[in-house]
Amino acid sequence: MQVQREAPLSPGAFLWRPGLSFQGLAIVRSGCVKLYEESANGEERVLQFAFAGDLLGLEALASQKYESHAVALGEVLICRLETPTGSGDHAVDARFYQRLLQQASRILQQRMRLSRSGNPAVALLAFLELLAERIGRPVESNGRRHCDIQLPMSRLEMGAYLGYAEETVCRTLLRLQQQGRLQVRGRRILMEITPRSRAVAASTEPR
Amino acid sequence: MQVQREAPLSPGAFLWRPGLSFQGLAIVRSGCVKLYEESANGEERVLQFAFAGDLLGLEALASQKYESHAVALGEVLICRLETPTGSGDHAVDARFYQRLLQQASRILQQRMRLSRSGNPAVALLAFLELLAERIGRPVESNGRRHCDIQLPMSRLEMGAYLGYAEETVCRTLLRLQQQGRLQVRGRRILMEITPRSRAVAASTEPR
DNA sequence: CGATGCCTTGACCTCCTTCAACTTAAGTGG
DNA sequence: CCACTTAAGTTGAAGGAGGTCAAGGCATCG
Repeated sequence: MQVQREAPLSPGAFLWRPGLSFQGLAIVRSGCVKLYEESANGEERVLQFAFAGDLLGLEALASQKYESHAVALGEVLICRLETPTGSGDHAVDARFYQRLLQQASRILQQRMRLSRSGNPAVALLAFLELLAERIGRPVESNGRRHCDIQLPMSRLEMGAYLGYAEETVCRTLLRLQQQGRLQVRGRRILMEITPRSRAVAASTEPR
Repeated sequence: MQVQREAPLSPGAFLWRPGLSFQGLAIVRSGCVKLYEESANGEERVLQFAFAGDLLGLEALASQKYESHAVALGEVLICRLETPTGSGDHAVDARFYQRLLQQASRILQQRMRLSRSGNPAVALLAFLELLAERIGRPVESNGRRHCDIQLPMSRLEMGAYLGYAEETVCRTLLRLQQQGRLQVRGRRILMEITPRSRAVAASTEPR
């Protein structure tokens, strides 16, 4: 697959802004990229948090226009994918597209099940478990397996993503901690890794 | 593109159920297919309403397993796409994949912006405007351009899709009617086609 | 004609939003 | 090194939007 590295992005740097014409697909190598759009009243709605390995920009491929903001949270490394020109080896192109489709499928599957569950505690836990899988570091303490997550985003941003107010995120985190489901210290979160963390995969089983 | 027709599906017929292994991509020729999953407490969450022209099953391509229910609402015609075996002409395959990616991009773009807006009136209007584009019939009355929509789904299903209760959908429709934004007669809805209907495209403009 | 879904409407109550004040943490310059 | 500034996080109180429960209306279908 044709890949091209790029200079690292510093915190707050934009990959693209709405209206900019499509620049090709990219993949996050490290760090976190936030995709968001601004509603009429100036509030921001987070569409996606992209982490290492995530494909970026697929949603702009069809229209050839970006419709969202993409900003780096912290240091970010990305690499761009060179789209086949069609003049090259078709066999290679086919393999390239096939892998992209696989990625697209995975993204779509994730977005399908990602929607508001009515309960902020459930939504937040699901979100954190997803983060645990992506950026969590396993930690052994007291013979128990925990996961150490360093949040790259603020409470406000989590809320803007999940569809809740900043304060609700705060209070929900507090409640989850009081229930012993996790430990919060600022942007550092410790949570147990349950077999349920792979609940997404488990739900695949026939009933 | 390799296409194969299939016998029509009668109302309530299932295209697939969770756990079934992937059967290839399909395209809706006519009618409406509802994708949903059941939560632990037996409630249903609608993931997608697919209409004529919509690609079906992409989210199952990566895992080769369906994780949702797909059921026909009313009479439905579909055709299946034969995935390239890899043994054929690679140039043809590349074109095939390229078109699929375009579709994937469009789907993803739609799903990105389709998320809860906090306000059921806004969410419902956005949903109806999308339906108007897909299954609405333009009607001329009193010199004004209206759009006639025949809803294929119940209020409950609309709610399960948008994340609201059945009653909220009812009341919101009523309020929208009282505001003169649309006319409701059971599953028949009349609404004006505003240039705003393409608000999605409009938001592409640079600021 | 009763039965079954679907739709509608009302009343109540919970939970989340909003507003506001305060705390904490991280820079920044004297 | 410490005041000052600014952003992020936390906590409380009040109000309202939407969920839930319940009852009734209105179709279609046997």
